[in-house]
Amino acid sequence: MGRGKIEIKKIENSTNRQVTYSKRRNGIFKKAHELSVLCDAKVSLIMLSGTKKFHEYTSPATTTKKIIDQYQSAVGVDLWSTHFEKMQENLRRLKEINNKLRRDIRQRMGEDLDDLNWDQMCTLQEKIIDSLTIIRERKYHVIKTQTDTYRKKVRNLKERHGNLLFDLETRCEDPKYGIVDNAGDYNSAVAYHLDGGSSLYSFRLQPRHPNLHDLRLA
Amino acid sequence: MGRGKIEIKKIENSTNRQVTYSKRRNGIFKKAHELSVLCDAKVSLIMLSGTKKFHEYTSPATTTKKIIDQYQSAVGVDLWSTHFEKMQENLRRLKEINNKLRRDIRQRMGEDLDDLNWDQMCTLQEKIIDSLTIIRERKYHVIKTQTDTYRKKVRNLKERHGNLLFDLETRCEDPKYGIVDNAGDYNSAVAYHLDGGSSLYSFRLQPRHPNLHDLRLA
DNA sequence: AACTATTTATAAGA
DNA sequence: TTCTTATAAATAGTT
Repeated sequence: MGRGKIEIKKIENSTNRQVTYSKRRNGIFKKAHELSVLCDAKVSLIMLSGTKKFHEYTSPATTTKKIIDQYQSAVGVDLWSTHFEKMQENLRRLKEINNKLRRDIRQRMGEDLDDLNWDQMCTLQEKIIDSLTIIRERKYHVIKTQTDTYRKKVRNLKERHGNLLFDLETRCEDPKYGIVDNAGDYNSAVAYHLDGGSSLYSFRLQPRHPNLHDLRLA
Repeated sequence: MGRGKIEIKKIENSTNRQVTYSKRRNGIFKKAHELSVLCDAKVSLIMLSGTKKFHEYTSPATTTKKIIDQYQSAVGVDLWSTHFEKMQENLRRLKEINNKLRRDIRQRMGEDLDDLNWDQMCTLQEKIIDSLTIIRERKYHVIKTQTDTYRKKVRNLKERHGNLLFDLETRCEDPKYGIVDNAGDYNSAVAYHLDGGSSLYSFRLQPRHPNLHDLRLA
């Protein structure tokens, strides 16, 4: 269609070829678009010129990628296969491992036992008993450690208490402070503290729970 | 180009639309091919009709995939990225689940207990004890079932044995067969069997393990 | 699927 | 590249 008929074979004149490429490319794009609209079709048209320039057309309201995705799912050819085979293999392997792990857990929880024969069941039981032993030992260890810690704290507090009592007695006998009734009310103790005395106050403020504060820190 | 000019908008008549699709599709394919040849270009043309049928054209000596590969490397659009990302997300999720499962198992085996506090440890212990209970019950069930089965078999065999003894005695006293020594050797029994007698032979062939055969079938 | 009047695309030239 | 235009090609409507 033109001034003269042309043979369909590579145009040798490079310039001419480029011109024809440009003209016909637009023609095809136009036709592709018309087809999209007229017939409600999806078209993906990718062109790569001899000079390695790309041009593409895609029907409105879609993308090249979408069309290619649909294309491969419809035709059943996995265009991405080389890109994703490894990943898929990975995925498959992980899923398998996952299932094995799940099964193991289920069996350890007492499910799915139908698949096990007698020996396997005995092995499973032994494994679980072993686990239980370990956990019991662990609990024992933890509680022992904690108990020891508390014991130390108590011993420490008793010691401090003793020291304070001793301190108090000593000071009561010290003429520098005058004689204070050892059975005096709290006010006197407060007053004493406010005078810049020892740390007796804070300790005796709650005389019935001498170790509560420290225990809470444990 | 035709008997009349048409507006470029969706053809409402469905038949008409299909016909036009078919005609124009061929037209575009032809033009795509001509472009490939005339201008030494690579073309990938994918069409999806409104009725979800696919058609494609690819320039000679290449493939859709090759063109798409070139296309994305030239244009810089990674058509695979979303695929890739989805898969990686999948992979990541599976790995995570996997790790959780492994951790669960390890804890059920008594490892990795440092991460657990007292309550969690107690819970774990209870869970494992529950599992153990289930497994013990299961084992009990299995052994009970099997024992019952064996008991039945033994009872059955005893009965058959008794019947056979009775049968034998009866026949020995039956004049039709003549008098046979009840304590006779095996040969006489064999002879008896070969004469077309009862199934006594197969049973008495191994008189000390009367039930062995059947037990093996259990 | 074929026909054909007409429209459209485009080869060659400017 | 773009415009022009003679002509080839495509195709809408019809059979």
